Amino acid sequence: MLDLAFLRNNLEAVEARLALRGGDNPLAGFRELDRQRRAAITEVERLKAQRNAGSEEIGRLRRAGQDTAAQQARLRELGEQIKTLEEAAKQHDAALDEILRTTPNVPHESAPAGAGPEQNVEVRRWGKPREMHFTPQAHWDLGPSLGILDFDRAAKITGARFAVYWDLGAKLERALMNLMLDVHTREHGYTEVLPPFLINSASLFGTGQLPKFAEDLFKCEGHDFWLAPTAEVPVTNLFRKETIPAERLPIKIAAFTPCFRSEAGSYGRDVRGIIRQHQFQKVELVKFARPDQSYQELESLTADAEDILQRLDLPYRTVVLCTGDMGFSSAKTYDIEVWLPGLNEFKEISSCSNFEAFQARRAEIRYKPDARGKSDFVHTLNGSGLAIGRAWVAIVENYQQPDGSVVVPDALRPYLNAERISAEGRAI
RNA sequence: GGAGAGGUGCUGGAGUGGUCGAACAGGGCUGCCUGCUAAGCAGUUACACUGGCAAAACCGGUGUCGGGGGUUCGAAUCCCCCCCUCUCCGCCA
Repeated sequence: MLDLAFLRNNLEAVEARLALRGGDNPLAGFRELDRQRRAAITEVERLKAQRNAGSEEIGRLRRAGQDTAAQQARLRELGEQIKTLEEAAKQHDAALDEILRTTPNVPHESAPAGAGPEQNVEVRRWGKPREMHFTPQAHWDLGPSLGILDFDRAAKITGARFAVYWDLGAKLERALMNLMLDVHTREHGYTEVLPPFLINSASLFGTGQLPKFAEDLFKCEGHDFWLAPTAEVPVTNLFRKETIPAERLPIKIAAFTPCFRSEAGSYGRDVRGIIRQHQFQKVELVKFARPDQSYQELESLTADAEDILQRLDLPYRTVVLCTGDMGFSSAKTYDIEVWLPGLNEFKEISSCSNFEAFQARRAEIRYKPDARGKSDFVHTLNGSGLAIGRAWVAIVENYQQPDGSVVVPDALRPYLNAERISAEGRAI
């Protein structure tokens, strides 16, 4: 959410930057609505002030033992008037609120202008895709043939876009989770958190998934509970409606959670394999930072995520998203894309964003710069560190051998207790 | 799921219809005092919206005592619905 006063004073500049995201101008009706709303508020408050003064007067007269029937009748009428005007004021208020709640964040000046993914800019590349003197298999062939990935039974027990992991497949998922959490908590200074996986509407509003993107989520019937689409939601909302002492910043949290997404509107995309599932696991990194430090925190957050790929010796590139490809709440986003030989392309495995005060304003997360100063909104950031399912794919595809076996990367061997997954799916 | 108790400001804790944004205590901040610390003294101490202004300071108004509705000239106080915490029972891992 953008700041109302800031919007009022910088409307044209904000509109110009939002235009870089593409689509219609979300602030088209702002100026007029704002004017109407303020006029309505002024009038209602004027009448309420009158009523309050009148009520006080009645209190005084009563105590003096005087009759107040006439005053009461007059104020009753005033009350009717207030009620009517208040209805109108509420409508203006709701209309303006609707604009505020559905207007995306303003892109940071360092985010490249562009209409879509083609205009994202590669900022660095790490590692070289292995030379394979055979035709690499995609994980959706290799996984089932190793007996570690099972789509048929997942379809039976649940439906499309779900998977069952067997034996070393399940263990590989768990090994990745442990490696990521260990590295981030022991070496990168993050605090581990295990949050609820069901979250309420207020939390989803705080991070920006609601009200606009309800169709991407799963809702629990009969409850104000939703399946978390990412740990970003519960973890960022940990500090909702709180004021954090400045000396505690930056707060850095790593959280493992499953993530649930309806993937509405992505029917044709990534239909094979486990690239795009309704449920996947992720280790998420979340930061709360002072505004003047948030962009350097974004750089280190991205580096922390990249470090996992380096330890797994998986080639990747990092791109900065252009204004037309960024998410609703983000001011600047880096995507990390891992090389997948089976698909023969780089595929997003992490998305690291600085939301500046956009989420903090929605979720009312403040900090106090010092004991005397006024509190201000923190900046929130988050990034996948990493998406575990896609890391699983990257390992199986990048480390596959001509004989159909998969070599286990050094960093995972202590976790998996194996050096290789044989073509028959056994630990060696 | 059933029964009961409770949710007030940074904290503890008063307050059952009238000048309550809220007594009192503690904490914080500012100043005085003090060689320093402690003690003491005085003042101050929420947030949002809104008007005066283009803005800041400042002054005023409106709203906020878990959330939402209602009664009333007037609600922290009365009524209704919901949420949360605690205790007991049931159920369950």
